[in-house]
Amino acid sequence: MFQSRTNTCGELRLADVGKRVTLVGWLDSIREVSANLIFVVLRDFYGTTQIVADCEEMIRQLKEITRESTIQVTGVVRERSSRNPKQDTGDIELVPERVSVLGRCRYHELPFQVNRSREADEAVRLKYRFLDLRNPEVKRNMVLRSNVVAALRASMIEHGFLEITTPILTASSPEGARDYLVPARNHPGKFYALPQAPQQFKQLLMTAGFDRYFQIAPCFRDEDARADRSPGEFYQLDMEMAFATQEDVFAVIEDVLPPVFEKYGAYHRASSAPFVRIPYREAMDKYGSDKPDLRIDLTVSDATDLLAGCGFEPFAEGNRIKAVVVSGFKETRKFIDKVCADVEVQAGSKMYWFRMDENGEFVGGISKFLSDRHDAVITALQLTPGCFVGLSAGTLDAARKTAGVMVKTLGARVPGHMDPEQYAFCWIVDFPMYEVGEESGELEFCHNPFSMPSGGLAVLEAAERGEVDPLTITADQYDLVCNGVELSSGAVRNHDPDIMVKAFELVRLGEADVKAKFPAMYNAFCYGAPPHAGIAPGVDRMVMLLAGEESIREIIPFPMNKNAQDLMMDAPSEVTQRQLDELHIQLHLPKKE
RNA sequence: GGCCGAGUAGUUCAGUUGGUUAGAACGCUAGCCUGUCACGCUAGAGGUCGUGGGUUCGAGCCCCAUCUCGGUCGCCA
Repeated sequence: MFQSRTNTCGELRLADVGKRVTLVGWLDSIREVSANLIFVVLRDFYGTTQIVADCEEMIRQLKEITRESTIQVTGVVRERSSRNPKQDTGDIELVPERVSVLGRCRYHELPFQVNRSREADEAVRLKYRFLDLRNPEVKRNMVLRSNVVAALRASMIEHGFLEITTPILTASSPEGARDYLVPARNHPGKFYALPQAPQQFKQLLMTAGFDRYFQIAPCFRDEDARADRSPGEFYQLDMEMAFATQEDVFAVIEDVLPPVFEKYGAYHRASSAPFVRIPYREAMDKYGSDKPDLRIDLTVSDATDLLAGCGFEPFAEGNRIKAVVVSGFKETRKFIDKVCADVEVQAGSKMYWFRMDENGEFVGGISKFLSDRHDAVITALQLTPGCFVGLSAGTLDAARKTAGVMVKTLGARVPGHMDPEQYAFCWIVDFPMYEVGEESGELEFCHNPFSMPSGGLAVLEAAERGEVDPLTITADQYDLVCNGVELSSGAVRNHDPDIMVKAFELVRLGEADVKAKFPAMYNAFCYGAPPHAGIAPGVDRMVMLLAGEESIREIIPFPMNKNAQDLMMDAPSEVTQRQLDELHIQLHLPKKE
């Protein structure tokens, strides 16, 4: 019954006219032009081909087939009497001799129209993802993803990296996000954990003598989702280099990523090596963010001394005030209100504003509070007529964060302050090693304890003696940022057990804690470890940037929803009592109200 | 867990101060149409207005509760 196709639906051209061919695919649509003439569009992975029927029997057969059924059509290719330049196969059509249904679609009405599935409710799309993916626009992102991963892999191999897979079932890690746990049947009461990243394994590979490692690595973290963060699982281009410095890692990434971004991205322009390096503290002051969007020319100024005590209540003593100046501002009051509302939602605190009109007067917003310092404000913020000034106030963190959101929002919406069609990379460097914990009030690791403190053992010992403020110690740790999106964190690792212990001692921990938390790594490092460094850019976020999508779910073949459910597979789901018994698990469920 | 937004036909949406039989487009069904390609024309079917309660002579609309989805904050070494 079923015979192999001779061609795909995207393949036939004028040169094929006269050939007898067999095509297979999905019945995309039927156009009934008259009782004696109908056109059927056949769609497969590769494209679409028009089938024309002008005899009674064939029309009857085709009209009986429901949309989205799979069919096989054998017939002769002929030139169309009216061509369609918008279609790759628009010069030809297939005159069918035999049609058979391979897989009948049982429904006349689908959950959504396949060619318009992106407009449908997302929960419905995810439940019927197999239909959603038939939409060429949706499918295209999966093809892009495959191409990008293949290009990254090829480039890494070309750079001398060895792809090595690491365990999925491993040990729970005491640091970082929540783990996904897997009960161990043969070890009652014990659990495997899915890796949050192959961090420790890749460092062990370095210790084992592998010089350059990489992996398109699945990572699992039980944390809540965001538009750009899939819950549960995601992929990283994980890499690590032995006997390497920060600059060695930068050089590889600066060589690998731009060509891929230029070839596969929606914008065919990417930063070239070397990417701009911005110290963390400078980024926070200048852009209000540790992931600045360098396509935007706006920056943040501190206006605390300038505006404190002006009488506007949020600018009261003790609050920090940040300002973002936008020149050439011609937008309406409605526009400003919308920006303020959107900034407040994203930043969690309010945005204030005023403008300088063409006569040099301050108007709108909080301008009436500024009359006593008109000239000083102009001088300090370097205002010119037509400037808009966005303001934020609060704790340093809150004011800075709000200002950062203002930069991105105003930059994206006010014409002339952003050159959007490019990929602007930068490195954020010199992250602080320690911070004072908000809850504990005591010194804590700022990021992860694997990173090498800049200055090594000496600086830690100086801090211990009180000669150096531990808050000024930075780590050889870096973030890769592109267009305001954090693509990756990386670091020169701390490969010296003495420095590890000392780093822990500063936060009131010690050798026993290092050994308890990272037994394999600590042990391995005692047998001669190379200095090493690495990074792990997020594959999903890179593809998202390249595809120009706003939602991470658009570039994942089978995404979970915001609540980490797979609506198509119905996961997570209950299991049988027998399964629980085998695993020695007793449920203790919260009471339902 | 907090905050914001959404939930009306298979789908996307409209629905005025609370007032007759809840509309449109696409899709679906039937008919017409010999070159369509977002085909066109005519007709038809299709609704627990997320759910429950309340206010009212009367609720898609107002109030309360609740569920679901999305965004965001917390969280994400």
